[in-house]
Amino acid sequence: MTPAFRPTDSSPAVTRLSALAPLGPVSLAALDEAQRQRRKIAVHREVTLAAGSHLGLILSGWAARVRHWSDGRRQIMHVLLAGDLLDMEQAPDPVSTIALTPVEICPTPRTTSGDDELMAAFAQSRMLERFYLYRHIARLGRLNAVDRLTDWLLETHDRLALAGLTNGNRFDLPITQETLADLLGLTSVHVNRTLQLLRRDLVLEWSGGALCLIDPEALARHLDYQPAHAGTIKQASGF
Amino acid sequence: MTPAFRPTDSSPAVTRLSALAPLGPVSLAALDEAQRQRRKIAVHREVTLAAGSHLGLILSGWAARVRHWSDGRRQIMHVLLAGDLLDMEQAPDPVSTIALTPVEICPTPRTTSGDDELMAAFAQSRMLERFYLYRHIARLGRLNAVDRLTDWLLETHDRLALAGLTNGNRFDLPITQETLADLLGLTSVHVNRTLQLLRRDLVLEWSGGALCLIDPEALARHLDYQPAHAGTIKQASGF
DNA sequence: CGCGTTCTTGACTGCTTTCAAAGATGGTGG
DNA sequence: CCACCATCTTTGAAAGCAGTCAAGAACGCG
Repeated sequence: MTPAFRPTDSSPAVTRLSALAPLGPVSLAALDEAQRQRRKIAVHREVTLAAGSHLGLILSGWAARVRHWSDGRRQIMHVLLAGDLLDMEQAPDPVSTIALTPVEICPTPRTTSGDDELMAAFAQSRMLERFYLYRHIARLGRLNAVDRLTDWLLETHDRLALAGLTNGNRFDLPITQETLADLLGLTSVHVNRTLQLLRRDLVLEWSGGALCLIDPEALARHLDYQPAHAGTIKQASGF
Repeated sequence: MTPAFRPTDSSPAVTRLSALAPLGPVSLAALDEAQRQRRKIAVHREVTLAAGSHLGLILSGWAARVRHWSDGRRQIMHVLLAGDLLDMEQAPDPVSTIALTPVEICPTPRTTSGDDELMAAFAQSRMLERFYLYRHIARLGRLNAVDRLTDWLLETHDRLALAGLTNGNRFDLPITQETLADLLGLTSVHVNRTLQLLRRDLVLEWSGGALCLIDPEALARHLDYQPAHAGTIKQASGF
């Protein structure tokens, strides 16, 4: 009731987490407190958490989990957007988290252990991430360049919508074609040619960093694409 | 101390979970009890849990999480082996869990909520699954057919080893080339040709359902492959 | 022994990559 | 305000990896 947690209502991260699980004043205040410890990370820099901390929250910007090979090949396995959880587990593979744009992160609220609402939102976030990983595997395994690109754009539109970062069919896509290539398992040359096809066929417009999907419903039909609305994914035991 | 939970020491599922987190008598007894409710699922049938139950444990056999398209294309996103956790969340995509061989499953122990050891093992199992999903994305995105196949075989060997189901560099691979194709985002024809290359170059032998990797270390070096030993993946907060 | 499934093979097509170089774009300093 | 430079985008031609189609061989199970 104090205005303390009102201002952050407009935070994309809070918007997303609220959509995943209804958050009461206590949770919102905890998030508000956590956001005060926000830290900025410059483009191309690695996203890390304070030593000992294993869980972070993306507040703004785009980051990516990237696998790289010794010969210079790269594959982006997952993109992190505002409101996404950042799990910094240690793995044997050469995987790192890189800022694709300037990124703001904060540690997750300390009160988490006692806060069922936030726990629920985080559990939901983890389920969604696994769902996105599954979908990305299907995308890379069986779709051609045109479908891969449009399918990913639909998904990204939906994810940004969860955080309130879309404007109808339009959203900011602040990444290069090269990054898109690393994401979709293609070369930047072929991403470029694919984009030209899609622009020519009036599937999308992309200029000045803003992308517009002209007819998302038709695309979704063609791709068998099902949006993952908030609450679409359910599980009983949340641990 | 009673022999009640001794016999299951030889169960692949228990072997795997014990490798993920040390399990005491209470956890082992709980697993033993759960295994008594084992259920068999025939090949090609969908793997389901009792209504209301959302968590299961694979006891034996091979299962797969499969995405299929309306035109008949299929992509296997993840393979489930003995000791793997089966999360039956509901998702919007047409994803199902199919038995690649006869499969035995059981519900997870009821005592889970109070059993820190089992919780730790399950949390570890979830981390590993995410790690495998990441790696599969990298595989599909950037590796050619030969490397995709060998990389996946190395990983599968390591996973089976966790459950005690390997014999040196040899293990049972009870799936068809068609399934391998659905898994690796290839066609069965090309999987066949790739296997012939690998056999010709003395990379592997595969007959009678048993596969043998001739020089796994050389393969791993060539692929930048890092095995995920038990305990390789760490995270502090396990929720 | 017979039949269905799985494996194998050949020829041809096609999507994507590779290599190389020429434009466009945007930010910076003079 | 413009020149300049780094980055990003666009283009063309040629090569390669994987897909498609079709048919025959081998295998395994009842």
